Amino acid sequence: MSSKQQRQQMVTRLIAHDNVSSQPHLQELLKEQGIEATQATISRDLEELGAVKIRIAGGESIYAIAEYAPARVAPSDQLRRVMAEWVAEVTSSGNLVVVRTPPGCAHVVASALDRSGLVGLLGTVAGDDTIMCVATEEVGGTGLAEQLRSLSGVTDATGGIPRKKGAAHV
Amino acid sequence: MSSKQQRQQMVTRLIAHDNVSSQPHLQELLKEQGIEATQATISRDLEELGAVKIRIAGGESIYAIAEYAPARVAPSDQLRRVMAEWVAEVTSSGNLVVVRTPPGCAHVVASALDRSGLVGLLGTVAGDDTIMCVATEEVGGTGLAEQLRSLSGVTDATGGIPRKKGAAHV
DNA sequence: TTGATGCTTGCATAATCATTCACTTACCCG
DNA sequence: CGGGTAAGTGAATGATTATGCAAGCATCAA
Repeated sequence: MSSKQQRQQMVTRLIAHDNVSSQPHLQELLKEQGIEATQATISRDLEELGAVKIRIAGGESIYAIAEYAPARVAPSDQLRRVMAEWVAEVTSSGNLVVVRTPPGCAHVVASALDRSGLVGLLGTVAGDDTIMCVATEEVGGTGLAEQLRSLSGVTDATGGIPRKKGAAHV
Repeated sequence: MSSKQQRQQMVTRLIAHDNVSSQPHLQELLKEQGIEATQATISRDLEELGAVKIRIAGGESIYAIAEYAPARVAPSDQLRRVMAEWVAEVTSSGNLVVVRTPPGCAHVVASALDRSGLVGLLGTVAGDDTIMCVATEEVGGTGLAEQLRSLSGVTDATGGIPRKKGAAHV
């Protein structure tokens, strides 16, 4: 059945481009592309694709694909994977680094960090969606933050206040 | 109705801590916390909180709070109310601010702080009756502490007993 | 007070989504 | 071949979530 692959690919594309609000809606869009399927099949496709419904402005909610590239998994580096998946923001102040995650996920990331033996990281404390990391004096908060950002793939963002990368004291 | 605020706080906490799989499930958890509501009300709460259902390993899907700052419901007014109600003491040291609350209330306040998008506040970690807040280098612990005191209504001289700024334990 | 207005909620129900069951097809192995 | 197995699908149905509506309650102005 190559049509399943094809259909799911089209589902992904439709979700990415349009604001798909429901499965019947998606069914319709698929039909316009010459692909017919029942709502049941679409439900299964969405599950396999890891699609979720997110809320957008105005109370509407549309579908979106959760993670985009399942391809670039560094094999031996579980930390990188965890970081990439769960870390939303990395900021630093003094010799502390604050890592933000989705609610309830902090301990997962903190655990991974603790076990990583990252140089420059003395220890972590995890709350609900926030991790405080204590950096060594040698590396400093800024240096550690850069390491963590690199691991997680997030860009520098300090609450709207511009901050030069790596410009601070070490 | 202050119970709505309270309920939504609890919803946020429950979602963050447990794997809430459905609205009836959440209804049950709320009841254990002494909060009763119907599925309809919970549905509305989840919409207002921006909660979404995400898929996790094993085909399960659970609720999670979606985004961060944008379009959040009750910004500073709600924060001020929560702070006024539960914050007992605010002290700072370096770029850290320690907020004391009645036992068991720290999470509620920290959650409100986290979602407030307060300038100068990088993140929080909540224990049982203590919250540690990390201030940006620009604002600093003293500045943030002043903001928090202003929000909560407590004075620098907590409980009538003068207390030097930055004298707190860390 | 009285009436208007707006917010919150529960009830009933509609809308949406997931799953069970039965069927078909393709493939592998004896 | 023929049987067995696994994947994929649709129809029907069960489970879950959203919503229209009306009631209850607070606020405000006259």
